Amino acid sequence: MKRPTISDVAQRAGVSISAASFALNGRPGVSDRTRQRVLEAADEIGWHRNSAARVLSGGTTNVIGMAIPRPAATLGVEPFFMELVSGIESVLATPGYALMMQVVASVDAELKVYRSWWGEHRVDGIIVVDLRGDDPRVGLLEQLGLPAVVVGGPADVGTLPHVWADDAAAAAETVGYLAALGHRRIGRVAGLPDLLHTRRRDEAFREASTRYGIESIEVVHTDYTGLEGAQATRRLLTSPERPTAILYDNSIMAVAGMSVADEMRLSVPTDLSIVAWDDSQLCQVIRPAITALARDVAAYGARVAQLLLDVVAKNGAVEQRGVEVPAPRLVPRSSTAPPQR
Amino acid sequence: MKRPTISDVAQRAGVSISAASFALNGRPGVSDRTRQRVLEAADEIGWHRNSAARVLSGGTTNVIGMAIPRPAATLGVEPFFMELVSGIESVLATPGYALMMQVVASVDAELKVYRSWWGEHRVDGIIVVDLRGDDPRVGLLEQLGLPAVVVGGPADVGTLPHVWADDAAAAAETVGYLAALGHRRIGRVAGLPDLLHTRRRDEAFREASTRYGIESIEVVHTDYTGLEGAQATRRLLTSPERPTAILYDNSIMAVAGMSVADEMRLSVPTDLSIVAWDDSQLCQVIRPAITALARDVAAYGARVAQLLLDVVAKNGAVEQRGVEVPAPRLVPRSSTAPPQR
DNA sequence: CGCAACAACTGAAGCGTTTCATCAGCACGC
DNA sequence: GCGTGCTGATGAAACGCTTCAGTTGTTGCG
Repeated sequence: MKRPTISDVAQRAGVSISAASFALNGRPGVSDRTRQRVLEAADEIGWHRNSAARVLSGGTTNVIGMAIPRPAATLGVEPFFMELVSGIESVLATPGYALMMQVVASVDAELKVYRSWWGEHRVDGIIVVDLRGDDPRVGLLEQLGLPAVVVGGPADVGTLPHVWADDAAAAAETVGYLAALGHRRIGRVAGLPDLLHTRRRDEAFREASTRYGIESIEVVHTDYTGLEGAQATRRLLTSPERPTAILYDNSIMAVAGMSVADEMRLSVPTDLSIVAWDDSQLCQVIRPAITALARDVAAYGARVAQLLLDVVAKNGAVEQRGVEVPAPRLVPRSSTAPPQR
Repeated sequence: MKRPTISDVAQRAGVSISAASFALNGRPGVSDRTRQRVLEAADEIGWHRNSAARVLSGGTTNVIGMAIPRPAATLGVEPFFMELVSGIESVLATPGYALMMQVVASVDAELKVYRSWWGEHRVDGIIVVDLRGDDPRVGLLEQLGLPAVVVGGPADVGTLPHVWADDAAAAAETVGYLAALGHRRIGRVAGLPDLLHTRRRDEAFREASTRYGIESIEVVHTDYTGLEGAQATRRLLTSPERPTAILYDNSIMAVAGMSVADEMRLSVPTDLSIVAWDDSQLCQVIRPAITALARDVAAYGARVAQLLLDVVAKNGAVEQRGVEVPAPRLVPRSSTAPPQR
């Protein structure tokens, strides 16, 4: 099938190409009657604007890019990404933007992707996830002048707009709650240690622990998989100063930890309290239900997309560089209780 | 920053634009020395082909589209999509293809997306998921002549290439196994009833049940969420002819079902055996570990992407219209056992 | 030596849009 | 009657690339 072009539309409506273009783009310069005729003609022959031609003549691509610097295999593990994506999509869909995703093997590969997206004029803006310490992506994006929004922050994002939540407050709330229950030794099964948000949570937990008089908080880093979550739990539970509560950086590891406790004949929550960062259906559905730090990930994604669209529309001249979304809030369930004496 | 164009490259290398184009595209017509000079020049000034211009002059977009006709909220629930996507990406990355995803609210919306992708020249090919009965997408894609590969089949895919697994064999294996353990009443907590693969599994289970002398197989359909999985389980377990084994269409529902059994003081696997379709870390990590139908979803996705690239390259003249990947195989774990008398 | 064949390279058209300069027609005021 | 300003419309350039028809310059061959 041959695709109709704007000149087909113009011909059918009996006007010039430029008149048709004006009409189709809702710009002034044509009478209402003509506009009507053009729109009808376009509709009748099923015309769609050729996006390549539009881009070539200086328009926008209506595509947002998102590179994901995680091993593809670990993506499926946690619902976070998919929920984020679905939130992003929900905002992008209305103005007709599409999301281009690319899984990359490393941050270096991601830099290449950004360069080529920029050079090839492929995207109008970029969503950056999984920020690391001294992340070279920030500098590159600033240098290229590619509109971008960082999922995370507020520190280490350079001059890039970003959307962040107060993880420290959530960490403090959690530690405070456990301290109030009587816990004095806490373990933490964290995610990838080079991710900035992991580090930030590490710090926040440590700080909150001293504040609330926690004796020890031991941190073990993992790759977010259930397997490593189980290993980390075993390590924590076999240490001489066994913790009475463990915090996990996602729900699958929390479940794995619960199974390890079971193996070791420790019952949850009597012998061991468990808290998961990021709530999920899993936490709600399992028995005992897992106390979790819940946040609306889809809304988070939606806010990111909105901010990016703003940045793209105003060409970077956006008033609000850092947008804060509500901090995760603690949802106590049956996996936490006062420790057994 | 101004993006360099091919004429900058040509100028720097001291050749004409067309010579530069030939050199950059690896086509014959320039000497090796010239080619070398051009490539170096391009590299030095950081040239990237403007994809819009390339597309406009008849090239390919190097983009694959995938519309997902599920409510955005249910996407995060199961790792299937993300694993599929990561498999697809792994193949697409090498030849420099990107994946454009769009979550759509309905099949109708998806048809619109296809029309506009086609009209706007946005994608080279399309991956179709979640096929339904009498799916209008098949007809539209055939009509538009857009290269497409269906995830599913082998029935009801029209003339479209497709990648499928023998779900019926997997269903039979599962029922055979349960029958051999001594189960005579089986429940099935299925996914969305209008999805073709749900129907196919329904049929396959029913057929295998008669073959293996199962007395009854009761099916309840859900939306794949843990909540509905729990409700369905309650319904099955309170029926007068209570099943001694339940098959779930994903792992989160299997976990939810296990919790419901716990609520009702039924122990797994003594009083109730549980099997999940599609293995996941969750099934392995939870206690008791859940018997599952495992398949390599990433490899499935990779095969889909490969086939689509073939179709795109050969413009539909591909030799193998239907590609079969290995059927899911049953991985027995601790959630299945002979039923208590 | 003259011509064909060929390799290496160039010029220009064309892809479908947007946009800017221009223009016809018309009403208005002096 | 004529300049001015406005509305509605047109023509053509420009975007960056690919490709095809030509144009050189060189080699081979009878």
